[in-house]
Amino acid sequence: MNKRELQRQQTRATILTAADHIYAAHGFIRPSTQMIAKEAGVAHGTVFLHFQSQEKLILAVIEHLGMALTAQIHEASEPGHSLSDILRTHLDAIEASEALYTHLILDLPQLPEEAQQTVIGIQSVIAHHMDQVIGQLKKEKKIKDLSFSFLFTTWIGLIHYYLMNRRLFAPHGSVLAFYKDQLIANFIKLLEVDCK
Amino acid sequence: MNKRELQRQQTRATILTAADHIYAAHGFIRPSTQMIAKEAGVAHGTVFLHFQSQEKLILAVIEHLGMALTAQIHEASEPGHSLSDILRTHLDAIEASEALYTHLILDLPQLPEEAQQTVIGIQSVIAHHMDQVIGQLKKEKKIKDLSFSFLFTTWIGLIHYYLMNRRLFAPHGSVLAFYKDQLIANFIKLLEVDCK
DNA sequence: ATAGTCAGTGAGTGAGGAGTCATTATATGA
DNA sequence: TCATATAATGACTCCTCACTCACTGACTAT
Repeated sequence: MNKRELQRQQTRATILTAADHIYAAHGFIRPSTQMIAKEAGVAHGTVFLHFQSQEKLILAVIEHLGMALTAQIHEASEPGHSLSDILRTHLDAIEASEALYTHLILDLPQLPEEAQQTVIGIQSVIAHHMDQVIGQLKKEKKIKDLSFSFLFTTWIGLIHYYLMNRRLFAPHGSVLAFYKDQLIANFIKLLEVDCK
Repeated sequence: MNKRELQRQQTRATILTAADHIYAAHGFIRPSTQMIAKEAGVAHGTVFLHFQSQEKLILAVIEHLGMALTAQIHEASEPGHSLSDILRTHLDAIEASEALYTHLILDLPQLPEEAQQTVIGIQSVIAHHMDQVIGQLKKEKKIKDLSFSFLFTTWIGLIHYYLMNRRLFAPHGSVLAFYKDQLIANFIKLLEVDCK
């Protein structure tokens, strides 16, 4: 490994991290490549030396987020987990990149096709794990007989709603850190068949 | 009423309608004032003759949407409505401006403070009606004992999720037209206390 | 030691967008 | 009828931004 090559890869990583921070703070659309160069402490041109275009840079950041999330979810998933465990794993993973994930969801329609594929990939992973447990609980008649896709979209919709309104729900700090337990408990209560 | 004044108001209305169409199709952020002028069939400068700035124009369009939605919800609301009636009224109102409403939700963080107030206003109206009926059903022990705010955010989250992914759920046409009945039925089933 | 290579630089370019203003065309009021 | 007022115009200005390229200087291979 060259000293030169090492330096090169280090600079690339610096830019990627800077972009990560900037996009997490301001979303993917507003920030300019100038701003990212400044944050990374490199010349404007250097950004384009490492990433062909702004679009490619954005996609690299999103790809990186996707990998981090799916890895974390897989890692924390063990057979025999309860529904509560699965939901908590999901929220823990998102919480670790809460700001960036939220902007990904919000800016998605304005981002290139590849970004949408990444989001679909992330959701497939969590959907798979949820489906396993929910299928079992349905057989045991412990939760309501509603289609999995409806239950899944209800859960994702709820989480995304909290994330999108994070400034409203938790002006300082993480919404999920604040509401995680409550969200999981309430959602499970909603699914349960309860005869008093 | 002057002929001149009439013409003036007509031009203003033309621009507002054009902006409505353009924003519904492309969101509030991307389209240029040039594009709206072209759609309205007026000169670029004319837009600024009627609206001080792009921001004021956007706010006027959003204000107009807010009025339309709240008016429609109030109009269709009668005392003695069932939960299903309330939810349907809500979805009917949104469906009438589905594309514009969806972009309002998506672009909200990038829009001025006033826009957020408008959205809060709309949601207050529907929340008020829902709260009436749900409070009653809770007393009758017909639905689960969960906080109203949780049930409300679950409902809004679900609807917004479908709207935000409308291209996925219903590539051509309205998501709500397609899924309205199913969404209402499933959501009510979720709330119900069902003892078999 | 030295020629060659290449990561990094930053002023420069062209595209596009918001908002302005001198000018034009038309309606109004005396 | 004619002077005045004003709705409308669109070329123009100023600005920001993504991306380029001639150049620099540190590193490498001989």
